[in-house]
Amino acid sequence: MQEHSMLKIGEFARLGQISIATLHYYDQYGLLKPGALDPNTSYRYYALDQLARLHRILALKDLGFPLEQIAQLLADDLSLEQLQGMFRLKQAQTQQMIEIEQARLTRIATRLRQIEQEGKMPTYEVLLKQVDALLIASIREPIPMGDDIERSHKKIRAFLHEQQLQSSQPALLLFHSRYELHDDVMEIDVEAAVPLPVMLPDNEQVKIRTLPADLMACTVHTGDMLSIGRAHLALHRWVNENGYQLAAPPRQIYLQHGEEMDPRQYITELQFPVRRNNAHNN
Amino acid sequence: MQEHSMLKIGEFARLGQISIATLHYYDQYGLLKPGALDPNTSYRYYALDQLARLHRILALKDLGFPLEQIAQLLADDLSLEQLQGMFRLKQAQTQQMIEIEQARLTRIATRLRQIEQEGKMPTYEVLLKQVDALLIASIREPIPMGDDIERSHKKIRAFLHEQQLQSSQPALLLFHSRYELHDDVMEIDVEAAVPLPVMLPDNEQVKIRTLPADLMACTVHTGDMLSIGRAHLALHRWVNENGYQLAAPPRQIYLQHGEEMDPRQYITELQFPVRRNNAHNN
DNA sequence: TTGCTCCTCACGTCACGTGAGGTGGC
DNA sequence: TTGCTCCTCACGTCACGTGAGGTGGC
Repeated sequence: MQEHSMLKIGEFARLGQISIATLHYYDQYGLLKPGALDPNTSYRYYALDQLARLHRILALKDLGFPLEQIAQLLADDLSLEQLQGMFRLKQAQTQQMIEIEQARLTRIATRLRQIEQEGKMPTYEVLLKQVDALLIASIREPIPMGDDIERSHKKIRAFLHEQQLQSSQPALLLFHSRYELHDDVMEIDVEAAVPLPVMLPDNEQVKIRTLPADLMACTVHTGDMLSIGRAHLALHRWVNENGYQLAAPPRQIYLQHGEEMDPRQYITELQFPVRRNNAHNN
Repeated sequence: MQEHSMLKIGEFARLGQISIATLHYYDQYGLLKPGALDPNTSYRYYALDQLARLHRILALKDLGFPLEQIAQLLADDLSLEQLQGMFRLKQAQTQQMIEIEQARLTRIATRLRQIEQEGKMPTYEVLLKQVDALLIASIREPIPMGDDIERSHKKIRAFLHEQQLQSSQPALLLFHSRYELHDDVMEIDVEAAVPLPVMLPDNEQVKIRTLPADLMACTVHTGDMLSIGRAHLALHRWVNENGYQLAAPPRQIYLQHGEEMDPRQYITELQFPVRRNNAHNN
């Protein structure tokens, strides 16, 4: 270290365009120690040739590396493969982050359009979530419009009762079709289901099966079943606008229902199993 | 709040796919208070209809809003314009972040190519930085190849000496051209300069002017002047590969030079004033 | 002597995650 | 009684920024 080239921390900071606090931090972190320390005053002095190391640190920080990795990259004891590996990883992470942000941007745009159309925050919030596989007892049958869908659930509960079982999770409904005309009657192909805590044998009417784990676009509807169509519509629209498509039958989960309660307080969750739509490029 | 629909925090957390710690935090933050508290045990109980608010919080978080803004968005006391404003701002910020990340990705790719070619971290680190305007005393003249560039600096220092002034900042050189053939001699149009602390009157030979503030691609060269061409090349290449172009004469700053010292310890900073190249789309 | 630069703690940041140590309900 | 769930602190995170209170050099 040459005396004549030693700079005080403030001068060195100005040259490197960073704050004194940052140099303090790098000193403490061990990333960039001053070339000399005044033993009396504890003043830090930096040699001009330390500017190269500082620049390298700043450049790597600018590429998105955390200080810990920068320390490794400067340590000079890693192989070419390790060096390349760290950069390739960083490249992949950055690429992925960009994709995530772009999907976010699409969702923001969707939301903004909704706000402009409705004049307020949309009634239905749509969330993407990963749902676990679920063991269920179910009855699948076409049901004519206007018929009581609850009846199937009652049959399943009766079946469980025979087996001395009770479900602690809410019942659900799977829509295998929309309403369609069959023999002059509007019918819908639905599957009523109740989650099971343990495996059971099948029965002629009640089938035991596992619903697969899936990525779901979800929303919650509060109110009676007459108005739930709006929630379906909102979900459908969100799925389209955000570049997804339906991958399996939609589910309707009866979180809070009951014959004795006011239907306006019913709470129902809708889940649309979705996958990315490859045709979507936004 | 209906008794029958109250959930313990663990159940509610499972429904919403979040951690209990997060619910604790939202409670403390005031974002989502439990519907009921057991006065004895301090157990939190959540009503099922609070799931809608939780979903809204999670959806807004997913759009990138911080909790403080989510609280505002849920407060319901902001106008449609404010609501739209917040979303438009978030949209613009997200857009900008994507652009920044994409530029970062380009720099990472450049670096990776360099590592592959050189088999190690590149010798010259290139940094972008904003440089302030600088008042200088300068002499601009063509200089034949091989001639002493230092002579102009000496003239300027002599001039300053006459004015009872001294510069505390390092001298620099501006390249107005590359080497070109003039009257059978290879010449370069350079401007030698020394920063000034105060304004001075012009002199016939020494001009006083202000170098404009600029965005600079910079690197530091350690060693004698014979090898500084490599640093110029490295900078030139970086500028091209990252979608910039030269916007003004390159500068060479003599951070650590001196006749009495070993030229291998010379430290020189190169600065290329740059601007974005609009033709560049990566 | 007065500014200016520098020093060393210590605290704050943002949205939780992770124990530690203790209590309540079946 | 034994697990399980829940409680309230308290600390850690990442890379510094920002005082507070004090000292050194021209």
